[in-house]
Amino acid sequence: MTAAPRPTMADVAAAAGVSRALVSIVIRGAAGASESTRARVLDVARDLGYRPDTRARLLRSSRTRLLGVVFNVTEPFHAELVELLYVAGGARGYAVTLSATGPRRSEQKAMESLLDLGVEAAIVISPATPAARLAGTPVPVVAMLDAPGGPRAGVVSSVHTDEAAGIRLAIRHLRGLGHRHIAHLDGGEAVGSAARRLAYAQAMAAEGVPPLIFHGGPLESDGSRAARELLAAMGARAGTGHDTREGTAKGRAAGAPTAVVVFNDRSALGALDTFRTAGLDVPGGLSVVGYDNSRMARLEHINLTSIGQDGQALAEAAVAAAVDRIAGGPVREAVVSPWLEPGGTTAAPTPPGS
Amino acid sequence: MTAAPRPTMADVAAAAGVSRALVSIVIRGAAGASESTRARVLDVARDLGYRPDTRARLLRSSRTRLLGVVFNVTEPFHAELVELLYVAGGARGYAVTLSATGPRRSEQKAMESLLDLGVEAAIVISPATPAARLAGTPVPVVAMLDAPGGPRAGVVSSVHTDEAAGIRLAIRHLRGLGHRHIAHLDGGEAVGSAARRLAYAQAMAAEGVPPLIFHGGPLESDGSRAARELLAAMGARAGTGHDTREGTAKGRAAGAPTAVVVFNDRSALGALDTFRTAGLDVPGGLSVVGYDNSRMARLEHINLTSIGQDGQALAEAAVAAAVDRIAGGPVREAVVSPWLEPGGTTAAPTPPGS
DNA sequence: ACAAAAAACTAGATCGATCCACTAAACTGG
DNA sequence: CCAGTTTAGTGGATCGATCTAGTTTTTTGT
Repeated sequence: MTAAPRPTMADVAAAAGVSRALVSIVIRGAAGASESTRARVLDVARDLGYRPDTRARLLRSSRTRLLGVVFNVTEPFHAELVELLYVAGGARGYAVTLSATGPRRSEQKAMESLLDLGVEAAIVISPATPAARLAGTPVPVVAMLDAPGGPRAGVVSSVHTDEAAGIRLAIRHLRGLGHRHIAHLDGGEAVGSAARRLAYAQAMAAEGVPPLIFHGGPLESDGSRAARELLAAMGARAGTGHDTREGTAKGRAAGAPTAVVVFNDRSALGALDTFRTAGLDVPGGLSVVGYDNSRMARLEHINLTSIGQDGQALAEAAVAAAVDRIAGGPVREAVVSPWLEPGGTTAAPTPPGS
Repeated sequence: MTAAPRPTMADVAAAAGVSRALVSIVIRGAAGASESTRARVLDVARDLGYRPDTRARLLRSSRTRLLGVVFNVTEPFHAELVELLYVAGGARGYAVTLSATGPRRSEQKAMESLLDLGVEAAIVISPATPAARLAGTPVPVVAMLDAPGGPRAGVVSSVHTDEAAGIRLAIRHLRGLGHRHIAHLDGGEAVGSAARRLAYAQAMAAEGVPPLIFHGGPLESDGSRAARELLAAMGARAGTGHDTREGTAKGRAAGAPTAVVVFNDRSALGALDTFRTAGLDVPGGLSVVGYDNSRMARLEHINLTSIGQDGQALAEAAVAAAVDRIAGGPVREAVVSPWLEPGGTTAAPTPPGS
C-alpha cells in the first residue's frame, strides 16, 4: 500500500473549483475572498487533510513569519524561555524555530542554520558572540539575558532583567531583616556578573556600608570556593581584628557579614554546602540569597531565597522587540523587573554574643 | 545602505562561467564535475560568500537530509540528548531540526511542524502519543526513551536503555553493600515506570525477598509524597507511630527496608529531602539510589548514587535507526546498557539496634 | 440606469534550489 | 581511426507555495 502523497494547494483548488491563488488567500487569511467561498475552501481543505508546506511558503514569501531562537540546551532557564517564546511568537503570528548551541555546536553555526532557513529575526539567549558580529547579521537580532547597558546596547536590541533592581531587592530584603554587613560572592567573568557586582557596590554605598566582594563564578564549585574565602576572611576578622573581645565564643567581629548575596543559584548552592559543612548555620549564622529562582532553588529541602526572573515578560518583550525591528523599528532595550522569592535561607541576624 | 541580497547559485554560476546545474552538483558533492572545475566553483562560491538556501533545497529535493527531533524542553536529559543528536546526525550527513513540547505545546503540534518542514524521519524523545498514531505518521518515527518491549515495539523503531538491567544494577549494588530489604518508589503513570517497577519486582523475586512498592511519580513532589508513605509504613512496622524527630536506625523492625530504589533522580531528590527532614540519615539510616545520573545528581553536595544512561550510544542508535528506516530498512529496537554511578547516598546498612 | 469604485477571483511569473534528459567532449579498445 | 562507452556539462521542468497584474463581477453613488 502506497502512502497517499500529501495534498497541495492545487488539489484543494481543484476540489473546491477555484484557483490556486484564491486558496492561498484563504489559507493565509488574507483579504480578497468572500465569506462564503472562504468557508467552502476551508471545508474542502479540512476534508482533504490539507496542510500548507512550510518549505514552499518559506521559499516564496518575503514574510516568512519565522523567528529563530538560539539557545543553550544545557541551561534550564533557557529551556523555560524557549517554551515561552513559542507561545509569545504564536500570539503574534510567528512560528518559532530552534537552534541549539552546546559544547560541540557553536553560536555561529546555530545562527547560520537559522539564516539558511529564512528567519525574519533571530533571538539569541545569553549571546557569547561579540556585538559587532551580531550586528553584521543580515536579519535583526535580539539579545536576551545579556548584560544590561553592555556593549550591545544601541547595536542590537536587548531584553533582560533589571539586574540592579534584583540585587537591590535582595539587599533591601536583608536590610529589612536587620542585616547591615552584607557580602557578595560574584560571578567572575560570567555574563551579567559585572552588572550585579556594580549594583551591589552601589546599593551598599547608598547604605553607607563598605562592600565586601569575593570572586566567584557561575557554577557550584565557584560558589564553594568563594564561600571558603569568605569563611577564611571572617575567621581572620574574628581572630585578629583590633577590637576583638577576648573569648570570642560565637566570635563574630563587628564588620563581619551576617548575610551574603550570591551571583546565581547554582553558585549559591555550592556556597550553602560549604557554609553548612563548615558548621555555620544558615540562616541562623548567615543568611544567603541566590539569583534565578531556578527549579533547584525551589526544591523543598533547599528552599533558597532567590531573585526570580519573569520568563513570560522576557519572552514577550523579546518577541515584541524582534517584530518591531522587522517592521523597521529602532534598536531598543527592554528591561523586565525581577522579584524576590522568599525562602528558608534568610532570617534576622542573631545578635553577636547571643 | 541597502543590505546586499544573499547570492544564489545563479550568481555563483555566472561568476564561474558555468551552468546553475553544475554549481548544484559541486555544492552537493555529487558526481559529474571534474576536479578542476569543482575547485574553481568552490573558490568562487567562497569568494561570493555563497551559502545554499535551505528552504529551496528542502522544497525541491526528495532527500532533504533532515531529521526532526521532538523533545520536552523542560527535561534535562532530553536536552543532553538533543545536543548529541546534532552530532550523531551530522556524522551521517543529516541536519537536525528541533521541535519542543511543553505544557503549552503538544507532541502532535510539534510533530506537525516537523512534517511541514519536510523531515525525512522523526525522533520522538519519551513519546506520549499512542503507538497507533505514531505509526500513522507519513515518515518513519523512532521512539527514544520509551518503555522497552511496550506497545510500540514492532510498529515504530525504538531506542532505549535496558531498564531492567538498570534496576538490576541498583539492586545488585545494594545487595553487595549488605542490604536485603529494598523498597521501590515508582514513577506512577510516567513513561518507563511500569518497566522499572516490573524489573524491580523480578529482581526481588529472584532474591527471594518480598517487594515493597510505593506509588510515586516523575517529579520531586511525587518522590516526596511517596517517601512520606514509606516513612509511615516504616513507623507502622516499627510500631512506634509517627515520631519522626528522632528517627534513624533506632526503631527499625525486621523486614523494614534499609534501602530504596527511586524511579528517577528528580523524584529521588524529593525523597531525599523528605527523609532528611524527618531526621532519617542518608545513607546511614537508609540508602537511596536514583535513576538518570542527571547533572543535578552529580552536584557535589547531592552526590546521588544513580543509574546512568549512555546518551551518546542512545543518540547514535536513534540516528542509525532513523537512517535505516529511511533507506527502507525494518522497524527495529535498540537497547543500550546503563551503568551505576556510585555516589554518597548508598552505604552498608547499620545493623538494627546499633 | 449607468459610470465609477470596490470586491472577488484568476493566470502566470517567481522564489532558489534539484533532477532529468540530453549534448559535447574525452577516453577506450580492437 | 572510428564505433562505443564514460565523463563533463547544460537547458529546462519542477517542487508548492506567494505575489503581481490583471479580469470579471458586484456594489455604490447620483
